[in-house]
Amino acid sequence: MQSADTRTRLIVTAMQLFWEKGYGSTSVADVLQAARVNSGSLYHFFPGKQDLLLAVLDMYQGGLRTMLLEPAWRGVTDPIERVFALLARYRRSLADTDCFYGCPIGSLALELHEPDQPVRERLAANFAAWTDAIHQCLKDAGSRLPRDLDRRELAAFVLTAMEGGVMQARTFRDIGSFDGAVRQLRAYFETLLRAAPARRAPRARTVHKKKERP
Amino acid sequence: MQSADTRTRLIVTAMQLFWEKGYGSTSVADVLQAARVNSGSLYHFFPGKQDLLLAVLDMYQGGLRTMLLEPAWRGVTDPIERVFALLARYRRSLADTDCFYGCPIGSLALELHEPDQPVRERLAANFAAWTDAIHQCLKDAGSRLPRDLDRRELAAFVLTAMEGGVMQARTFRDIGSFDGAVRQLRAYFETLLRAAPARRAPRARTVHKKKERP
DNA sequence: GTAAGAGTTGATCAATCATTCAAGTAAGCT
DNA sequence: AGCTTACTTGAATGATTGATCAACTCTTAC
Repeated sequence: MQSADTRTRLIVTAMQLFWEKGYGSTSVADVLQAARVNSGSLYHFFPGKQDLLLAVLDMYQGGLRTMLLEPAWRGVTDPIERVFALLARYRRSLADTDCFYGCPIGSLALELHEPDQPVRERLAANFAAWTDAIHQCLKDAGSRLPRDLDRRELAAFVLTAMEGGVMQARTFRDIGSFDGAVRQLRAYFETLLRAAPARRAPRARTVHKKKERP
Repeated sequence: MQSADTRTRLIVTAMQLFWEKGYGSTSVADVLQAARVNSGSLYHFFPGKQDLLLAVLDMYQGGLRTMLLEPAWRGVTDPIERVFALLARYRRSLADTDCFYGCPIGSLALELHEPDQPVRERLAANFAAWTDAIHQCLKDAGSRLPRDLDRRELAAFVLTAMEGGVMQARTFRDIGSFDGAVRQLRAYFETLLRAAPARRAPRARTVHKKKERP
């Protein structure tokens, strides 16, 4: 009984192929061949292709912390720097693939034009979980950021900048497009950090001066 | 001889369908039916489906000024406000369709994972033309923006914010996601506008008092 | 008037698509 | 041992895909 093995192999394979070729351009046969599984087995575990996508999206969300955040934040404790450390991870993904692959969730979100409810729900859940992580960083930044700043909205804006930057980097095949977006976001953050009320706590005085060199 | 008519009808129809359903999910038969054209006619004008896409992308770029910029900027002369007037137009497109349709170029850019050179070239050209228009606005803003600001990069960042905002609005089916992105971008712009008058000392930008009101 | 060419028609093609299913194997339980 | 359930096998299905083609109808040129 290697059921779990087969099921997982299908999901992982589909995850890879959906990332590389997109959902629509990945045929079930592609997945079957790459995973060395017969069609009957796939349809034993999943009612159809779309349910395989659901499992992939669930796996993305389930692995957000361990596969994305923790590696990105290893050795980075400053909450603001964590925001940019996460972006740096996406940069590496782009750089490592000649700007071919960006954010799989974003790609799927724009590829699927009329997604069924469960698919859209999971795409949204992935975005929400990502944004929540950034939101936590911004909350952890405490009074270094303006008190009346809408931190949830800013967190969503970080996602916005990342996705938009990935899109352009891919289209122009130029990592500089992504770097430019991050640089602008950083400039925005610096104005926010600068605008935060001067602290009496000496801790807040140790605001790092950042020298950009992407 | 209604050749020009048929050809144009094919392109316009394909433009609409690619927007609604995406390129991959739009079959040639879909286009033929919607345009009331027979398959032979299509292949008389276009070598294949992809060449129809190329024509669509060319029409987008050709119509950028007349179909997008001029309507968006009617009655708006302030260069900075023009930036946000353009974003407001995308907002309407989202609002009018219950957040279904966003930017067709962005959708295609993320849908086509391994686009052939001519396709990618045209996607990039569309982005570049869009960014150029914003870049012109930023140049027109003259000294209202900091002298040492990289205006091209900021122009690209406007596109970044738009595309990322559209993506989230579509995924969450919530126009508020788009509005939030625009609001953050606006806040960034305001700090830039506020920072500009510091003419003499470009390095020591003196930000006085910051009152948040996004 | 007629030859040429541009445009149209729609049946037809092979390929690929997601999916089905009857038959088979293997492991666990009693 | 026999029964059950879980999983695998892989050929087959019907629908849909993008594309082809010979025959046809106009329009224009001479």
